[in-house]
Amino acid sequence: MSASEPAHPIVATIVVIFAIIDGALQVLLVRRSADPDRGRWALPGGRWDGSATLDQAATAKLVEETGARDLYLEQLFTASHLDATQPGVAVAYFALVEPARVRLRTTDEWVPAWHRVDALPELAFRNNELIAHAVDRVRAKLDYTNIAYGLLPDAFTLRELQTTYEAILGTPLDRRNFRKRMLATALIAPTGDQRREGAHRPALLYTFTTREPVFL
Amino acid sequence: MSASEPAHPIVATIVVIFAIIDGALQVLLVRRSADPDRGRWALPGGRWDGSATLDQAATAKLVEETGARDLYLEQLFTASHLDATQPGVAVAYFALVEPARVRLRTTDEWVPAWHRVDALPELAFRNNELIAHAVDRVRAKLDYTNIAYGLLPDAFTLRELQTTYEAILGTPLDRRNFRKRMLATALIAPTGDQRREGAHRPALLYTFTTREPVFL
DNA sequence: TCAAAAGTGTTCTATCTACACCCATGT
DNA sequence: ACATGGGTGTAGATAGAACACTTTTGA
Repeated sequence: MSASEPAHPIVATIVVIFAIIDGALQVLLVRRSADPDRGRWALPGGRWDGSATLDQAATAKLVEETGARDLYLEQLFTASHLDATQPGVAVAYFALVEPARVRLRTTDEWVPAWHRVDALPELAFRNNELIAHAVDRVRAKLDYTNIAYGLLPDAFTLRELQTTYEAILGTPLDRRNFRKRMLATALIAPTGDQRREGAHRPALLYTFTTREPVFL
Repeated sequence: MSASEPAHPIVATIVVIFAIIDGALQVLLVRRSADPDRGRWALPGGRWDGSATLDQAATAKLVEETGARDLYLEQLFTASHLDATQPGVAVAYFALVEPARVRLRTTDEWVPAWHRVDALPELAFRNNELIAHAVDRVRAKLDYTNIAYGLLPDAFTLRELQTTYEAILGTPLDRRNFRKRMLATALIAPTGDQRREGAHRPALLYTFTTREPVFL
């Protein structure tokens, strides 16, 4: 830990962006445009230049990739030496986004794409572990927070909420118990509207009572 | 996030070192030996030079301050711009140590000292918030992990374990329920020995079945 | 024999789990 | 009228909370 000569490691931010697409939890990946591992799928990220806070830098990266604002973003952890070719730290975040509000970049040479977390290719650096870590965190927080608001539109049916939970947890849930538990939390409230979509009884629409993180 | 000129922010590690002393949760502080805030109490830490992983650097800092090895250490989070005078990130860790195994530095100009977390002075940078965050994390993990092993000697009585929990949580616990819950987890096991210390029935001694982190 | 902490069980309550039927709608 | 998903309640099991007395020891 001697500072005989000043240390100038690289600082980078990385964002694990999750969305529920086709009923499955998916993560946004880009192809690397530089060595090492050029052309390989990896998590979006970039160097941090110190001009803004880390949270702001991660938010900017998220907006750059998705065009969406006001989404859920949380710091995950910080890893060192992800890139073995030079010393540095990578501050990883994860985000939960609603796919309807997302417009992916298409102008680039390497177009970003969604990948199911249960069928990922081999990624650059140690990104596979990092995503697994992020999935664990989201699963755990689903139980005692309202972070699912990041994944859903303003109004949604209880069925949609349940499908979201099931996609993240990877297990089916009992419909009546799920409904009871959700309504008991007071995290969601009926909007008063319904949605008709098919030859069956219309579903009541609900909304999150707050779009700020709440712990139970 | 353009890298037109290379960014070289400073990377530092900070360690929040906890111990139970005099029945209270206390944290190890040092007096800053450099500006800004020279002479003010602050958390121990130092610049990271990239020669080892962050975990190794934090472990080294912990050993430097306490002389103790094989203790519980976990990454907390990473903050940017703690020091307003220059861009940089600080990777914060927290550690749980057993006071009996600790030998504080005494050679230095600024001697480190323990401070109760419920009566802290105003610290340099944003260290007060950081400690509050660390306390929250420890409290939460106490419920579903065995991290208390970091705070206790190899053999301990159930009363000592309970006192440790109460010091961290800040609330009294029912003795019989606490005992039942602890023994039900199988995280601890009786050593077979007893400890006599006073005009009353001797207490059975217990030990943690493992000194690796376990989640319930 | 007394004081002081260790050790032990049961009852009550709240929470979670499992499970089956009626309702509103479109075709 | 029928097929489809939406909506509801109850009984049993499990886990947590409250609570008082007996045991072992040193003085």
